Amino acid sequence: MLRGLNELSLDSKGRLAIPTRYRDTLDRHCEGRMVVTVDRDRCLLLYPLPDWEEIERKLVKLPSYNESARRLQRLLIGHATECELDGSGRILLPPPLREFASLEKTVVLIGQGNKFEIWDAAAWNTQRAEWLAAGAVGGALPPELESLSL
Amino acid sequence: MLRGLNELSLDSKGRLAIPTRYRDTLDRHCEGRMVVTVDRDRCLLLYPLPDWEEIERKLVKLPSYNESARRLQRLLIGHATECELDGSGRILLPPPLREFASLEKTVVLIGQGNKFEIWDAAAWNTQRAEWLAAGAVGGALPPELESLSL
DNA sequence: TGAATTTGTGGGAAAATGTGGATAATTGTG
DNA sequence: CACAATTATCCACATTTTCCCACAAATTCA
Repeated sequence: MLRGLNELSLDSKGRLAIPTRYRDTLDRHCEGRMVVTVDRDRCLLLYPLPDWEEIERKLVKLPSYNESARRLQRLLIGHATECELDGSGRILLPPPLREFASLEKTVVLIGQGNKFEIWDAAAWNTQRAEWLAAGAVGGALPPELESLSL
Repeated sequence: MLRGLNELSLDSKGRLAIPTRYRDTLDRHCEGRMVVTVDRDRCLLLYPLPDWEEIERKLVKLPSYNESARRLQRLLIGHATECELDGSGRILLPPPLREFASLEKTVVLIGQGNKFEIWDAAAWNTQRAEWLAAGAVGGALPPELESLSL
């Protein structure tokens, strides 16, 4: 299970060093083979290859003449790029994706269960502040949440 | 069951010494393996690993395209960091989390049943004063509370 | 009251990690 | 086909982090 927040910096070549504590897990799970793609919230998603493939299978089965389905396919599958950890545990983020998420120097890598999210550090902080301020307002809670006890 | 309030201080490296009276319980329950994450109220939550995993299982099952669910996942799972008690019964709080909760020198560790909360001491005192002043006003009570007898 | 054990605090050394540069390979172009 | 430019792999150094040990303080028991 991938969790936790890591503040990292891209090196001069646009590479991202994955923190050591995840490497064993990733090596065992997917031999360092990952897929990056984009998210609606202007961040990147980083999946271990097998997890991505499962999602991809679900996506291609969606009805072709549904607008939102089509949109999702174009965003997710359309930007998905395979990339491998190099000898030093780094991945090279494709320039178009780097640009999409406005990644400059400092980024945050956030574990989200089966995947990571990659945010520009400043963007992440802004977003998080909004979420905290918003509280539970601004959206009906799904029933699973109503009864959630932490 | 974790209870009680403890005023503690972080050492120069950001480590927090867990009071002795909890150590046996924690050792037996989770061999000192804990998870820290954040809370909407700008404090940290400290779970024994197995308890955290249960919550995490619930969280990852929530629908991906529900705003509030997504927010919760990002905050809770996104900040969750595993950390182990060292030989002296201390845990190292990750700098980003320390910063999140504005933990300086003096903090309070508060038992909350299945978890601890960690507050900056000053912030805690302010909050508590507000709660006391506010009383039960300012919010409809959920049905479980209406019928609660203390 | 004194001594012994337990607890809290801090520092230091070894190991692991992050960062950058240099060289080798590959691809595209003239 | 050769050359140039870009991309990938590798290696070395500096820094950070982690682990462990030693001392100081406090508490307990005789």
